[in-house]
Amino acid sequence: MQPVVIPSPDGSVRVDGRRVALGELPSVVASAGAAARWTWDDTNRWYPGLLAAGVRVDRSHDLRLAHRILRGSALAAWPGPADAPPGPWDTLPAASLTSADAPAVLFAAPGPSSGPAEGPDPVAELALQDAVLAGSAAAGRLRLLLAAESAGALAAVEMYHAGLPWLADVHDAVLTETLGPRPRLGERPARLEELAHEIRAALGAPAGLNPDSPRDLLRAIERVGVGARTLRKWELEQLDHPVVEPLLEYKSLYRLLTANGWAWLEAWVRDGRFRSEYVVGGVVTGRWASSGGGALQLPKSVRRAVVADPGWTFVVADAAQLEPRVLAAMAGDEVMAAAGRGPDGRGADMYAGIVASGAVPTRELAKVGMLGAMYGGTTGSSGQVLPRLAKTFPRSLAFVDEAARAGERGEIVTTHLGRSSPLPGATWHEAQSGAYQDDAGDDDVAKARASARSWGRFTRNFVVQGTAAEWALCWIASIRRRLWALGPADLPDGLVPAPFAGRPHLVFFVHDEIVVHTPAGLADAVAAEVQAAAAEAGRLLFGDFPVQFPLSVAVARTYADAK
DNA sequence: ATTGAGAGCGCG
DNA sequence: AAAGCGCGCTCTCAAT
Repeated sequence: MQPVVIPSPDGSVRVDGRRVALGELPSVVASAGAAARWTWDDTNRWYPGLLAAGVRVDRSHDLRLAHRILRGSALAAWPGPADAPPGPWDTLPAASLTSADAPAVLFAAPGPSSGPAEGPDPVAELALQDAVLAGSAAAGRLRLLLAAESAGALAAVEMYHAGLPWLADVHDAVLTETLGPRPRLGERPARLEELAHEIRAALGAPAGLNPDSPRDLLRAIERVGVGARTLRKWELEQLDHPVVEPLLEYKSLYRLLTANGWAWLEAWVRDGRFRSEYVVGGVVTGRWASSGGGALQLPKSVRRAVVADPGWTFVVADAAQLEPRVLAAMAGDEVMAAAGRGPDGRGADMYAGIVASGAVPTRELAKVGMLGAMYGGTTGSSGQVLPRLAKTFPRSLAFVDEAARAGERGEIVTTHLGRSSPLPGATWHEAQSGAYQDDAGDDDVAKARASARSWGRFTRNFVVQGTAAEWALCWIASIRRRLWALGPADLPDGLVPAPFAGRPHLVFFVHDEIVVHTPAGLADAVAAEVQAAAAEAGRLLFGDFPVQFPLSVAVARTYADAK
């Protein structure tokens, strides 16, 4: 059963040929049961209102997200010329969860003006997508990718709906401990003021020197001959000068103040929850991005404020060395997969396994070497161990090298499930052709090589990062289904909104890590399901290939304690 | 006053 | 140009 939600100009919707008033949609969806796959233009447009009405959707097909994948995929033959101008489905912007016409109020006050605007025809688009899939030799992988992407879209809206539990007073205490009490508007917190004095003293600078002004600060540093040419942390760290220590601390605290200080707290935390919008597929590789509040960059120092509700706890899980494991599986590299299984065959620290394989002497070298292989590093210790890794794991290294070469030629690369990279842009091609002009100089040739290499590093990383994102999508899709199946615990009414009241639910996701907020009594069951979901994701992507995806799992009442 | 580039740093 | 990927955000400073 695949009902399609079609917006009407009069503000109602049509579902399977039936006219449904907007306010009736939640009950229509609820009565359809879990077997239905709800198909619509944009999950962000419809799902928040359903959740607000307490209705969860089990499966969906997000036409906008699916279109973007299929249109770009080398595994799908989209009809029409490749350079056809973008159609409505190519340009459809995702509905914002935070805009003034936020869908949370969509069903509260339906009316001609508040109803959804008409869009391109979802029924025709679904038929087109079905035809494209039917004509693809890799239909199975693509269907899995579209299902996972759509499930991710559901999970993203659900996490926004539930919010990340956040205690503002704990956050305030963290800030006060490290920065001093909250200053008046426009004033510097006490600890930063102290450090500013120390910086000026170390530089023999006048009291007017403002450490927030990069230009003035750099000038003062040059005058004293500290030796730094920029103000970057890594460069300052190399230097031996009295200004380095207070300056580094100043920068660190200043960062906390400006990015996650009191202003952030007031802007993004309300009623005990932090809400940031996840942008599914917001990164070229298929990773999620976020919008508002910087959810994917939450510094470790403020994670103490992430505290479970009374009677609840967190299950925090992250996939260990996800990207190299994904690479081993994509490349069919049995040797590297074995290094990830460890001596007992039950999932090891993969970098320790690489050391045990004899390729490199230390774990640190295994790590920087693999990162270099996946990012395209050539220098330093990373570059030095690459030949050793290539000898021990030829299949994996050849796989990423081939992706890099394709990128250098200006070609597309594709993830395991079928998400393809974009083509390089006009400036890239101009740089390439510049090297072949009659009057091309060494500069032009060097520039062309540099941009080719740079795009090669992008495509090299794309196949790994993108496939890792696919594993994570399958993981999260499996988790949300399994958590729902666990059912509710018997708990007094709390802050968790319907439909998740009393039920374990996802509250946070960062690339290879998830946080589940769960009634404390269900924590062990949740941990087991999260483990089972990781194994399921591995099977979905790679079948019987003997790659393992071990997790580190922790149960803790605050996020900070989970590490 | 608003806009945009660049620098820098947080996360994975 | 921090060797080597992907982001979001906030700041300064200069241009509009």
